[in-house]
Amino acid sequence: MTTQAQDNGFCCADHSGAANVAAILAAAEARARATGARLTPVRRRVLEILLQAHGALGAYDVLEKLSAEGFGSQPPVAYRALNFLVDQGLAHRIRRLNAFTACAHPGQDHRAAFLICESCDSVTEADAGAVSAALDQAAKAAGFDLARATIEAVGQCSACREAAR
Amino acid sequence: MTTQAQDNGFCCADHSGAANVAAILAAAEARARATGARLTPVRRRVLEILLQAHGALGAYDVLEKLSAEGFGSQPPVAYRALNFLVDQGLAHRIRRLNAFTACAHPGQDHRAAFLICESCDSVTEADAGAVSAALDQAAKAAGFDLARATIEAVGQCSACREAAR
DNA sequence: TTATCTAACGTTATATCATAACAGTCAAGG
DNA sequence: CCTTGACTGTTATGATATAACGTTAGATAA
Repeated sequence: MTTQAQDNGFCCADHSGAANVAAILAAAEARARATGARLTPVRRRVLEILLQAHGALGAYDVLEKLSAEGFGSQPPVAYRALNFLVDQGLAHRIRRLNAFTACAHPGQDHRAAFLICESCDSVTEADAGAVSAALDQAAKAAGFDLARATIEAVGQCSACREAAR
Repeated sequence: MTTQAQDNGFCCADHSGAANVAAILAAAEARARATGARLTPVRRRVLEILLQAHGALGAYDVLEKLSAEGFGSQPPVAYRALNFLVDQGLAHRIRRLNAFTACAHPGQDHRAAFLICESCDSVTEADAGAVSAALDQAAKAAGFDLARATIEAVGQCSACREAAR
């Protein structure tokens, strides 16, 4: 199984368009320098791959591309770069899909929720402000000290719903 | 790795105590009969195993127990029973842990959030009413037709926080 | 400059999680 | 009785993820 959505010229959900890629990469590099993190060639390329992808990519999807470009060909190469990006807040892991996606709002300290379309496999990062607040509240009520959360919704995006009518 | 929390006589979080197991099983059976679903021996036993476990169990943890008791010894045996229970609303899948847990409130049409303790591996099912409402709202704002959602929080439960002080 | 140190890379090997496909079993209904 | 369909169990394989270790390359100190 590949997790990559079809690049058929039609794009369901709003995502980081190619036009933004360069800007986000530059911002990522600036941010990395500032924090002492090293955005190495593999890591940079993985971020680029995620930014250019429609939908989320599995680690092995990423690995395949890396391998074809002369980077290492074994799973740890992809997983290490992906985990680095997640740690840096430059990417998110979508557990429901066993996949990764570039962060749409890097640099901002935000909690995200993901809207996963079952029709076109697109993954949209939604603002989870209110959801997060409610979850904080629920955790507090249970006496639970919340560190971080995964919020993933599955359904159909607006474009696909329109198309289905 | 095993996903089962230690059964050390100390239990961090409130969970389905042994006293409730019989009652929940009976309710599950009644419900199954009502809907035409068949709570067969394997399925019933898997539910029982989940109910008695502290924390969530991986499919292979469950399989090991089944196998030791004379049921089938191959992965599909566990996965089929677990998926049945999830479909029936008798169990939940915790994606973050690649594990399953018995539903604390079977029969009620509820949306659940899970509070996962990193110290003791306990998994508590919290009421996700408000969280769910906020998520519905966020989805609506994005024009997304929400079918179902995964809400999983990671942190430290109250008992472990107390113990750590 | 050169020696040294460390983070990152790439590899081999293996662990862990999950499902496809098919054969045998058994209870319910014709 | 016989068919039917749901369930169980099996073999086999696929998909996801990490441990461990040697090598490389960039930074730092001498």
